[in-house]
Amino acid sequence: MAFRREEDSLLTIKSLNMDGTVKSDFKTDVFEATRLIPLGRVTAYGSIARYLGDVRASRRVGWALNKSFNVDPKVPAHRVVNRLGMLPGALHFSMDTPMANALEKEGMQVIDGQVVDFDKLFWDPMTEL
DNA sequence: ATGCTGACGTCGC
DNA sequence: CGCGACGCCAGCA
Repeated sequence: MAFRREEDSLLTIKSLNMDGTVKSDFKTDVFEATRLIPLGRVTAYGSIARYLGDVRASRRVGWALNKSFNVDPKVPAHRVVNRLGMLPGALHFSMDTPMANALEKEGMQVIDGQVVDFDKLFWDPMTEL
């Protein structure tokens, strides 16, 4: 995806392509957007996708975050859950997963894969920025 | 090349 | 309401 103008991205500085679009690869954009999530707050895959300009790309956001663990600077991928505030995959019915632990370390509570008070902790880059 | 999968979300029926 | 189809596209078989 390429933003038409630099200010459209609201992200950090990017170089320009020959045609004037902003050079960016989706994965990097996801990482940058995720780093904007405040400590102690959470957002959704789809919210990041919308922020990046493609509401339908939520699935790719998950794909990108899946590969974000060895990235520097660090990406707080644990602050991204699905639209309903649930932790992904086989984590259901387990309280002792790395992701749940990371969230609880930041003061949030996770019960059976569900972020407690998700609606209050939810942080939407579209409205909060 | 082709088809399937996946940290998802929306839309239509 | 619930449920399925579809969009997105990199990676893998």
